[in-house]
Amino acid sequence: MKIGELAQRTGLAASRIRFYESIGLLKLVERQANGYRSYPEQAVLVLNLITTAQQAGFSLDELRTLLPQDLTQWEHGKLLDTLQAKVKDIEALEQRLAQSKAHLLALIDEIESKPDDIDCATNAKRVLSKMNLGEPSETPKRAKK
Amino acid sequence: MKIGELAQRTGLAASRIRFYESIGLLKLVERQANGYRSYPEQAVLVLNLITTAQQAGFSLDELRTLLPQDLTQWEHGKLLDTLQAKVKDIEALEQRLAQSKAHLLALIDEIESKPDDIDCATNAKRVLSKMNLGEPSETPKRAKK
DNA sequence: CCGAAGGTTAAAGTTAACCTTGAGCTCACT
DNA sequence: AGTGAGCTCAAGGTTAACTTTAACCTTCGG
Repeated sequence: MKIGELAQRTGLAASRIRFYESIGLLKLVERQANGYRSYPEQAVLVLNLITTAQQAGFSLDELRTLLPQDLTQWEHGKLLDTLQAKVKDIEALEQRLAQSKAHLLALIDEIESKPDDIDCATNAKRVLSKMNLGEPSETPKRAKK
Repeated sequence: MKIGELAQRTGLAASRIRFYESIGLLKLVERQANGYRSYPEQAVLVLNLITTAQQAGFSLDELRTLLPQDLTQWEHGKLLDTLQAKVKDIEALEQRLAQSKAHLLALIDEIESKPDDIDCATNAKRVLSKMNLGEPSETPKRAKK
């Protein structure tokens, strides 16, 4: 199939597909006599796999080393390790999110509990002073798009 | 206090603090006679608030509109709305993470269940075909660093 | 045969959130 | 007075993941 169809079937822009090829991420492509790219069915799966993995927090760089040349050549060990590491990453992120959420909820509560009977300035100071009970914990690596 | 001390006390690089000022995010700053920046105590709180909020998924742009001129001038309504919206965002993110995680775990399971007794190529195809049961759901907005 | 739709390329632009660099003050100390 | 740490500014660099642009082919329908 040509790039337009692949783009349609994956929901990706053609430019994005070409970009993936250019960085060596999508190698499942041949050329027709006229220079047009020609993709096998598998390409749909692979692209979907890529976007899915991306959503799971994989960078394209990671994916390139994970999905090497031919995907019939996956190395179980390395792949599994990486997947498991990524699960750990997600769990860490979940932790942080839960924390952030708790933080926000506490903040909301704090603000709501003293609506307007006290003046704003005082209230703002009070709220601020209640913040940051937890350390500003270092910035994590990265996340989604 | 001068920028160096503030940097130390917040754990941020001085360049970052100047950057925040340059984009209008940190306005709590004056100048000494010699041109040096001079920060009040509050600045520590605000910066911590910023990094915390960032971790909760706020972009600097959002924060700029949230923490306007003087922080003793917060508008309760708008602020609360935004905070609550952000909690919703976090919950959505949590959802997505949980999904991603489930996805990965399923994948791991799928791969582990047929380790080496079948050849890699066949196994790869089988695994791929099991992927993407859920749509590649549109890419979300953004997340952390 | 013509025009529109879709393909090709290389190169440059985009966005967020910073960091780095360089050139030049200022301060505290000895 | 000299030295080194710390401050200032403007401007340019970085990274990831794309998109946009421009200039030019190819294919298809009428």
